[in-house]
Amino acid sequence: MQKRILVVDDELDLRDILQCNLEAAGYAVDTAASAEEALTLIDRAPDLLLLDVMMGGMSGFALAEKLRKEHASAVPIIFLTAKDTEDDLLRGFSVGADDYISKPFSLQEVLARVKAVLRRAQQAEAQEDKTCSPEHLMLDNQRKLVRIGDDEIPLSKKEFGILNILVSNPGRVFSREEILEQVWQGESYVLDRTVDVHIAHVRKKLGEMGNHIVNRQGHGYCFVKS
Amino acid sequence: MQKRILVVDDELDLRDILQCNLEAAGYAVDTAASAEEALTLIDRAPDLLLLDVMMGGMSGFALAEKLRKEHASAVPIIFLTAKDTEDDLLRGFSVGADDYISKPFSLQEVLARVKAVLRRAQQAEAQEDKTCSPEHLMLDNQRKLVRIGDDEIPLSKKEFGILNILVSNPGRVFSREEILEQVWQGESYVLDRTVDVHIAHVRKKLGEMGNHIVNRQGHGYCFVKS
DNA sequence: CTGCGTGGTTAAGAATTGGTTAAGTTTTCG
DNA sequence: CGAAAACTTAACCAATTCTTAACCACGCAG
Repeated sequence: MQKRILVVDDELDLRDILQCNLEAAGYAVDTAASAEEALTLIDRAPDLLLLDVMMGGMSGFALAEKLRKEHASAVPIIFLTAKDTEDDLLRGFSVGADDYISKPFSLQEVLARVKAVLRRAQQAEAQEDKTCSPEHLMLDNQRKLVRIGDDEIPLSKKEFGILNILVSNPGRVFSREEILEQVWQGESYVLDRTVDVHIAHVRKKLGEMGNHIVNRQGHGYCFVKS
Repeated sequence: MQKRILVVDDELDLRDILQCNLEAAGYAVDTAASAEEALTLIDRAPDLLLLDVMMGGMSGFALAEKLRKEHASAVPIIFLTAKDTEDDLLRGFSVGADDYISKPFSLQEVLARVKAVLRRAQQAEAQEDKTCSPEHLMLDNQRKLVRIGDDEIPLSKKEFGILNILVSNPGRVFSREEILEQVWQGESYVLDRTVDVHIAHVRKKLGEMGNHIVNRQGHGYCFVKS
């Protein structure tokens, strides 16, 4: 599955360079010029943050702390910084950094560290059962199936992708466009009604639990716990 | 749960310093003066390796490769090294390093990085049940063969590698990409369909037991116990 | 009531995926 | 060196999954 990386830096050049190279390496990349802008992009559920420490407005450290505390997010973070004194490094790790790269850095090094952190994060994510929801509905990322009580229900790739983003953000409404973007990820153009068909399949497979996938007319689909 | 760290370095002073400080930080620490000695301590199932690159005898890189390939071990590794050229750094990550610290380093930094890597790896360590399976299917790492009851079935290198990761994580679905990454380990580019052919070979060699290797269309292969 | 937008459902054709065999290449080993 | 084993690729076919289009049902405004 393609990984999404959010690059936060106030230097345009650096953002562009990182974006180009990361995209060339097969990642989906969002960029933000400030911590504040980054916060508006957190909804896109990045799998990794590349975060500059020194920025106008909120610093990278402050953003990281905010995410960890207020958003209860465990998204892996790699700090990029010119400050390489030991104190800074320690502060970075203390807010839960996963790595810390000092400028100037080589792109190769960034790619290597990104890959290492994502690999580790994926294993961690895979292990924790992504349970959310009413009555023991668990999405098992390792086995690519849904458990409802004792039943194990295998899902196809698209079905799993759709249910995954819905169940991972219960209550949030996803438009068909958002679902296509996240699950189809740049595959050739597909009609948004296709999502409906897959939703129908998932609902049928989930049985009674299928009722928890709700359509909000004109907005999209969401998973409700109630 | 207390974590166990294996420190491998040929300098006695450094070993002692690291051991003291890591133990003071609450870790259990084993030390080895060479890669060869480290191999004899792998049985103690360390949660993390702190591994010097430049050592007499087998190098740290070589040890890491050996562990990944021959022991199919996913233990996190942090390299310690005076060599901080980019090539070395990339080679470190290519053998699956989780971090890379250049000498001279501060103890604080080491502790911080150790903590970060262990945090990521923590959940992943949980379910490492080796060689499980129905009816005495046992993988013999030493002889590169699989035992089913009294039968001993020799396997080729790739066949063994594939069966190893599948059987070591029963129920978990591995994509072809994951299998290539783990078994082929950075060898030149190979089509993922190659995995299919090896899967077919393994299934045939396993006979009835071959049915336990299951494909989940669109996801990958997994070993099922039932 | 009619027209319009939205969403559920179904079925069929298209596209993708996986099992298998075979042939060519590389490696291993006597 | 030469044979055997291991590995990789390609091709064919079957099965599953995906996509599209069509048909309905529902709610709502005119």
